[in-house]
Amino acid sequence: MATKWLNPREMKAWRSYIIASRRLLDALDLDLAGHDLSMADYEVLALLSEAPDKRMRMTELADLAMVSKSRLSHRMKVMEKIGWVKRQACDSDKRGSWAVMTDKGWKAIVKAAPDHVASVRNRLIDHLTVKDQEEVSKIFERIQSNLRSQYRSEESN
Amino acid sequence: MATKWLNPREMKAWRSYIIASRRLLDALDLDLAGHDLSMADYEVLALLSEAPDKRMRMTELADLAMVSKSRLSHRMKVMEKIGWVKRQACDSDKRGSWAVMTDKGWKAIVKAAPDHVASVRNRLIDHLTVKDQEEVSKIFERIQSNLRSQYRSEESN
DNA sequence: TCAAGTTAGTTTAACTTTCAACTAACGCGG
DNA sequence: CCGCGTTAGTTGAAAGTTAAACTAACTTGA
Repeated sequence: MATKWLNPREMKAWRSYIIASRRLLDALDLDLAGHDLSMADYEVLALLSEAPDKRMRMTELADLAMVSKSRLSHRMKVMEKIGWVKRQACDSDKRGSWAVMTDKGWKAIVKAAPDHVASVRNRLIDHLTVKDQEEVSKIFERIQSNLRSQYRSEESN
Repeated sequence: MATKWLNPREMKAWRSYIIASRRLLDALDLDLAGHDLSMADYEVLALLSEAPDKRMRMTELADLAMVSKSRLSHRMKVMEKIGWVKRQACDSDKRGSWAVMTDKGWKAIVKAAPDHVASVRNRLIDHLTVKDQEEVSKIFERIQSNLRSQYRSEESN
């Protein structure tokens, strides 16, 4: 099929989105670096901090944090060395293991969270009107739901 | 200062945006993988393909592609081995070098571009109304311009 | 009950990115 | 015209990520 190129309006939307997003994510990561955290590690710790008993099975954690199991495994090794998390054998499934947040990990996330939220505010949220916020939610939820259905239909080939 | 946490509306906007974006970028990268390209490498080739004489100075290319000079240098080595680009000494500045797109590189980008555009359409643009597109441009241009001024004021400390 | 397939998680190696150090050339002020 | 701070770009090592192979344990169905 003949390529349908982007018209100027579409191109502008795409470019503003992609460029601002790259810069935004860089800025957020840079802000977190002061706490020796990346966004991905922050997300892992945040998820653990909210989980019952501050622990979660590796696979579930990987899914929620949207990282591969391999990557999570590697990061856990690093964060274990730092002392933020530890691993615990799982009784009900001998293959499994629990990722458990330590006290030190809890302190680290409690310390980082306010700065991170402030960073998300300063860099993004505070520049959006209420209407913008609603529009953003609507648009990106739509995108996500389309990605999910595309994923399912591509999966089944 | 007391942390001002995100209210539910703000949280929803932030989460939809960040999650959809992560998935979107993953999907776009996966689509490009069929051409043995990442988004970053695609961007480099696309920039070169549009430059006068299909060549550009390393530093300018790095800036426009939004990657570090070191990273560009490493990627160029890889793409040079593949045969998509080559490097040329710069006469006017003996320290400098030109990144030059080869014929093979041109063919590669010409082949990949329609698929990539289709991918951006299928995954994002076609799910946005005209009004959405305008809203997205407006919002992300605003974000970007704020990031720039924040960057400037942080720089000067 | 057990063989076959699946799932949980880790590991290794290859590859990519970052960080800091480095070389060489530029250009300005004196 | 020279010394010195800056700029262009590369490099090597360390850190991070991915992909594939692997172990061990679970599950299912005959």
